Amino acid sequence: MSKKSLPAGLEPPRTLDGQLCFALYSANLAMGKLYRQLLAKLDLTYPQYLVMLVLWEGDGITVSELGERLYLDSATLTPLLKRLQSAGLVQRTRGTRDERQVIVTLTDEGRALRAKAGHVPEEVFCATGCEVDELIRLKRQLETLRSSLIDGNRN
Amino acid sequence: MSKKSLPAGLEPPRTLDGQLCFALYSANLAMGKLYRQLLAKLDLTYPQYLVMLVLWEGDGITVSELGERLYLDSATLTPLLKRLQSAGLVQRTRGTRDERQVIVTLTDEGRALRAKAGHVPEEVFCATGCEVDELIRLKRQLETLRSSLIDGNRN
DNA sequence: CGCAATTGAATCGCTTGCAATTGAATATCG
DNA sequence: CGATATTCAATTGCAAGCGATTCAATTGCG
Repeated sequence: MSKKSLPAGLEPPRTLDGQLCFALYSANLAMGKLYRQLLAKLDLTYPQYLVMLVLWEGDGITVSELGERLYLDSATLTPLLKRLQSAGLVQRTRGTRDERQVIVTLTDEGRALRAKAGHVPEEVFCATGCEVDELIRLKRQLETLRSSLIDGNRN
Repeated sequence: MSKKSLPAGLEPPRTLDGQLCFALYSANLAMGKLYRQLLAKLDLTYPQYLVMLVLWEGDGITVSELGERLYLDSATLTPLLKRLQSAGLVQRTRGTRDERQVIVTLTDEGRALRAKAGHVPEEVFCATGCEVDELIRLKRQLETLRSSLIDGNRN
């Protein structure tokens, strides 16, 4: 539990534009708007797309497991999964071994959507206007930041 | 309008963990949770805190100007500002020169809150566990990314 | 001037995101 | 075995966030 402090004489910024967090917040909003356009053809929202990404990697997992991957809990996932089910993309079935669990499975339609979504990552990459190396570095930094924030929160 | 393409042989990642966007999304969620704790004492949400930051820099601005600073529109800001008004932190008055505009002003209570919020940036800095240089670089990269995404979207 | 186009804010409907609670199934421990 | 604790998902209530629309005020143009 490292307790960091500011280098002497250095003030953390008190203005909007000085804050990392606002850059993070507003970049995320901008990313959300881009995805909204790209995913409109697929009738998916960005969080729904994330769920599909996880399921395409391997379905038949529980709501909890989905939540661990996405850092979301059942209050967010349950309604979202119901919407994906209404759209005919996933199936939700109670587990047989443990009846508390709900197993999420792809339908044929859900599996088929994968092909249609194949072009999305490249379109996003183009919109970033960044070099691959830069994006990889940025990704790693954000993952490190995420870890620190989650650990620190778990005081 | 530079049309970028991938270096030959390099595929954009199709898995969740490979994607920058998810790192951005999940880091932003983690940041939101941290702020929720820090701001609970002040009875502010993070977007409300952002609005207050802008107003502390200089109040008496319109809803549109607030939106330009924060990349938000009136559909988000109007209800948020009404809540800040209910909390006694801001005042909303129709402009005299142009009756379409709504001018947002701090109340004495709103101005007083600034002192209570003074420790927030340092607490956030500590929670990041990062060096100052690193945060500054990260901030700049996110701002560049934000610009590209917004420009690209405005096609 | 007078009317169409534009602009600023508000409103509506929908989807997140989360703290807090609930209810049911399972695990644990005496 | 049986009571208690824990765990999983669902539910509730609230605050964003945004596309689309609406309404009034203003601008612009003939």
